[in-house]
Amino acid sequence: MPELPEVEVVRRGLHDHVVGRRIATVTVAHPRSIRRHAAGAADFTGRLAGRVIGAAQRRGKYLWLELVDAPASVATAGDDAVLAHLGMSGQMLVESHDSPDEKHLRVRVTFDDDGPELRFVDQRTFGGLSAHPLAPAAAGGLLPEPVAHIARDPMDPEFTLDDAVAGIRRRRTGLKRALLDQTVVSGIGNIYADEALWRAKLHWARPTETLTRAQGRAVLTAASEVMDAALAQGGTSFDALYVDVNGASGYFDRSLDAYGQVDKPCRRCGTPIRRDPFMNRSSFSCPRCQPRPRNAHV
DNA sequence: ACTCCGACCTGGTCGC
DNA sequence: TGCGACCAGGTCGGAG
Repeated sequence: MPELPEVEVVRRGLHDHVVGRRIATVTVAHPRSIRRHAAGAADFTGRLAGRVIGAAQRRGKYLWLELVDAPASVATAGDDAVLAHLGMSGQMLVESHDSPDEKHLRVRVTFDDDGPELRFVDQRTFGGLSAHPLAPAAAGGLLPEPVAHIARDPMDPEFTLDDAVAGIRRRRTGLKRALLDQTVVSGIGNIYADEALWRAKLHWARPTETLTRAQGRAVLTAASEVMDAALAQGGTSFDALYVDVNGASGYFDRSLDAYGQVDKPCRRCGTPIRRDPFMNRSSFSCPRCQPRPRNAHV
């Protein structure tokens, strides 16, 4: 499942393979994949055709391609961008036009240089593409409108740990809920939340109102470190023409300490990792290293 | 204003 | 064997 490191791998692939190229045609094979483009498929394809991809940007799990008039032009306020969210199963593939269509091909973008095309493939259609004008954000930067409410992520050079800790401690909920709230800190999903909590020895239901500043720093630092490690591994397994979120999947087999490790011994203390139901999903934790607080939330 | 929860979606797996 | 239940989970909109 793509979280921040996987999306960054995709962003880098797009930077390498589509930035600077002029779009020729766009084909929407499944309308659900552009459902967030309110003006519909014809408007979406019309906004892209003929434009040049200026830069590949990312905030948290959202990524977008700026559209400009000519190669090497810099996008300014009012220029459109193609916004993408990979959802659960979205992939961006850069492939030769004669390679067979994927079963779940949703959107195809061709270029006027006859080079490889860009395909958005998404089995479960939780993800999608849309086009929006770029607008200056209050805190700086040029963002597509739907990204305006998303907080900076830990890989952002302007991310500040203490502000993020204050944001978490301001919430009145369980710690993991706060970590998953993309308006407080972005980029963290179920996998890296569980890994960060395990590293910081904190329980997922810990009430944020009793979290100390030091504990807040510890869990966010852990999240940042585990995502850095995943990116370092995910960025290596990638051939020239294939931009694929699955490139990062090898990380999960070797390096996860908590997520998905139910009944396996904790690598610190040997106690079997437990799985708890959490928000219609799962939380994995070590019952000894991460004891449930008496005043657990939810 | 803040918090919570259901719906969305498909393919693989498991139990009867 | 067949079939239904369940699981994976990020985001949004509406309810409280």
